[in-house]
Amino acid sequence: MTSEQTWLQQKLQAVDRQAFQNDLQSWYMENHRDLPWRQTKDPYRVWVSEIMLQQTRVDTVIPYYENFMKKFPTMEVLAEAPEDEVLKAWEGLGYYSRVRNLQEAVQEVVANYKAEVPKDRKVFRKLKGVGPYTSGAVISIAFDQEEPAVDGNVMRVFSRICNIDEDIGKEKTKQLFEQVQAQFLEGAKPSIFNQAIMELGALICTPKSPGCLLCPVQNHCLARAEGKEEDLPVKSKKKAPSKKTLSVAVVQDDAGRVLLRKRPDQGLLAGMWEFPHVESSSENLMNDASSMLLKDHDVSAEIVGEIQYVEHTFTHLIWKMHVHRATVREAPVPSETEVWVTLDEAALYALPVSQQKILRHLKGE
DNA sequence: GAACCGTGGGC
DNA sequence: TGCCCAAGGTT
Repeated sequence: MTSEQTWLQQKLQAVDRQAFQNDLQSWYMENHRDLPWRQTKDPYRVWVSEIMLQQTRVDTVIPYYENFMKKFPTMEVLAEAPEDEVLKAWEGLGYYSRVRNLQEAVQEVVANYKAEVPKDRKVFRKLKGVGPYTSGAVISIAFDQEEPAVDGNVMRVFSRICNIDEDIGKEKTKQLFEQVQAQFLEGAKPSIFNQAIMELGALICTPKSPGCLLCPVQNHCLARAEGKEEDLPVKSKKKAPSKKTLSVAVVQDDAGRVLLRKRPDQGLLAGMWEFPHVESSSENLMNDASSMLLKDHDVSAEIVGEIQYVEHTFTHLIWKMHVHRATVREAPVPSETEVWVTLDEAALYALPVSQQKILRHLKGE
């Protein structure tokens, strides 16, 4: 046995896992929220909910989930749907590759697995967008298999219960917590237990000001016993986002229509629509917008001036957008990645929030 | 392993 | 205001 395993065994021996299971699962049965995706064990629905919930709050997800399941009630429907329609249903949720990966994965399930979600975790794990957490979550929740599913909640709860101060930002630490959760799962009801840990993390064992006095497992918590619950989990700080100055062009033709373009299908905001823009130094905004329009869109436009300044912050990036109005007499014939649309029609395209800010400003003028 | 990939809420 | 945070995955 390695020293690391010995260390882990000592941590685990300090907690009565049997009693922990009973207390946690009983609490969950009495107190869990009645969320839309908990009204079913349909693995497709559980899958969709898990993808939506990645790095996203429950309250944000609920309306998206309801709408998405109405539009794409089965894997067959989602597999056949146009990608633009799928992206539109995700508009505003962020991390858009999630839904493009989901559709691709569903298409594979329909084509190669008789439209049935694989019950083998390792098989399911191979699908696009299905990682270590999502594979364990769907398999344990929908099929009631004893599989760990380590997310932020699980690491927070178990770091406190077992008094573990490893940095939860490290990959190695996530694997450590998979072992911890696997130990706690033995003899449990996997679907109930895994959801209960996450529910506890969401409602009681919160990042700040945890509600220890209401906690059903407070008597099992090593961090609580030492008054260290506020100091765990340990998480290293993220680096500050970098900044980009963008020159944006709202080009309007004589008919009042504006030019939108589709972003490439890789990278930031992949497949979403936007007003044409180019990275620019703050001194050459007008010139840079003008030459971008000519080079990328064959548009010879007169830039009138700046009509709006917007900042938009992503996780790792800040866009400082200088928005200019430009006019053309006659719009050129658009390519596949370009459209000329009225401001009302623009709302039918999947636009990231940064572009919605611009559109709203234009409509308000 | 570290960087990339969105957004909105809470303090 | 600025920062942290939220049921992660891919490259």
